[in-house]
Amino acid sequence: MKRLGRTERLRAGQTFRWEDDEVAVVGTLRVGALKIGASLSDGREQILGLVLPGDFVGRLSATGAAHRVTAAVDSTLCVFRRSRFADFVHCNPELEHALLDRAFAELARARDRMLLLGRKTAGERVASLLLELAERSGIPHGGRIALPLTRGEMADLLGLTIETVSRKITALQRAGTVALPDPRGAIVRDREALRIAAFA
Amino acid sequence: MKRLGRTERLRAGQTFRWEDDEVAVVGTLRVGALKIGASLSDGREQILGLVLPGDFVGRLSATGAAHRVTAAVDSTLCVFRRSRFADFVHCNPELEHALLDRAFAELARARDRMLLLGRKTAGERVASLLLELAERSGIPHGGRIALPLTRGEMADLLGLTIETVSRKITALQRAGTVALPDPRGAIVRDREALRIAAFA
DNA sequence: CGCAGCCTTGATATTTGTCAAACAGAGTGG
DNA sequence: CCACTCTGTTTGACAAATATCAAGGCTGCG
Repeated sequence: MKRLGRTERLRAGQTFRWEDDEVAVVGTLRVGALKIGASLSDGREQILGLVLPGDFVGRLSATGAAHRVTAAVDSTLCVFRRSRFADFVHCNPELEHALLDRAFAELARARDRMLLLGRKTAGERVASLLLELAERSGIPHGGRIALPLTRGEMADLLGLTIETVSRKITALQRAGTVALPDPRGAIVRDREALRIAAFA
Repeated sequence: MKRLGRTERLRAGQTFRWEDDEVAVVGTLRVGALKIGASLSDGREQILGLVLPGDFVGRLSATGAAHRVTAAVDSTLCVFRRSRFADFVHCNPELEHALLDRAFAELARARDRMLLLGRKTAGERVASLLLELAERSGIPHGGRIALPLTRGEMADLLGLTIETVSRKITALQRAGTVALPDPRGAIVRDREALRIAAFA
C-alpha cells in the first residue's frame, strides 16, 4: 500500500490537534498510546478509550463529535489530511467496509466499557483493565506488561479514584494474581484468576 | 425508496431474534422502543443504549458482537435479511457512507453514556436521562414525555438501583424541575434547571 | 541535597446499595 | 362491585462500597 500520510510525534501529555492548519485529519497509531477523553465543566474527567499501536484514530464522520485525544506516553502516528483520505477511500470501496468493521469493533469495546462502568465493582474494574492490557499487548503469559497509564489515568478510565485503583491493584498483588515490578509494569501470574476477578 | 423489508412486531419484553431462520438481519424501528442490553453471568444487567423510532438496529458487521435487543414496550420494526441488505448497500455506495455516519453518531452517544456512568452522580444521571428522553422525543416544553422504561430499566441504563432512581426522580419533582403525572410519564417544568441538574 | 510527581496506606465521611414494608393501579374472578 | 393478586413504585432504616482527607514514601532530577 502506498504511503500517503506524514509521520507525527506526540510527547506524553500533548493533545492531538484535529484542525492542524486547515483541515481535519485521521491517522493510525504506530507506537505509544493515546487516550480519548471527555470531561465535565467542573473538572471531572473520563477516559473513553485507549488507542494502542495499530489502531485507527480519527474523526471519520464530519458529524461525529470530536473528542480530545491525548498522548499517554510518547507516541508516533501516521496522519492524513481528511480530504485526501476521503478520496482514497472513495477509490477503494473495500477500505470503507473495513473501516465500518473497525468502527463496530470500537463500538463493541465501548459497550463492554459501559457494562464495566455501570455494573462492575472496583476490584472487577481494575482486573478487567489489566486483563485488557495483557490481551491487547499480546505479551505471553508471565511477561511484563507495560502500563501506558498512571494510576490517575486508570482511575479516569475506570470511573474510580486514584486511591481505590491503588488499593485494588495491591489487593490483586497480595492475592498472587499479578506482580508489580514497578508502578508502570505488571506481570500476570495467574491469568485464569485474573479473568475470574475481572468478570463476575 | 423501494421497500425491501418485512414488518415485524415485538411485544414488550420480547427479545429480538437475530438468527431468524437462517441468517442474521438488520432493521429500522418504526414505533415503540428497544433496549440494547448486556449482562454479567451473575445477573447484573446493563442497558447499553435505547433504540427509538427512526433509529437503525442491527449487527452491521459480521465481526461485531451481537448484543441482546429487547422491546421495552410494544414495538414494530422493519427488518431485512442481512444478505439482501448487503447487496443493496453494495449497489448504493452513498448508503454505506450514511451507515458509517450513523455508526459514529451511535458511538458518540455511547461515549456520552460512558462519561455519565463513570463520572456523574446519581442525581445527574437521572436528570440526564430525562433530558435525553425529552430531547429525543421532540416533545415541546411543558408536554408530557412518555417514559418507555420502568424504574428498574432506568436503573439498568444508569448503573443505579431502582430505589436510587426513584429517590432522585422524586427529588427532581420536589425541586419543581419536573412533574410526574404517572410513573410512565414526565413533564419538564424547567428545562434549564434540568440541564443544570444533568450536567455539573 | 531537596524538590516534584506519583504511589501507597490509613482514618473518616459520604454516597449509594440492601433489606423491608407499605402503597397504587391494572387486571381477574367471584 | 368487590376482594385479590400481581407488578411496579415509593419510602425508611441500615449496611457496605467507595470517596475524601491526610500523611508518608519512593524515584528521578536539577
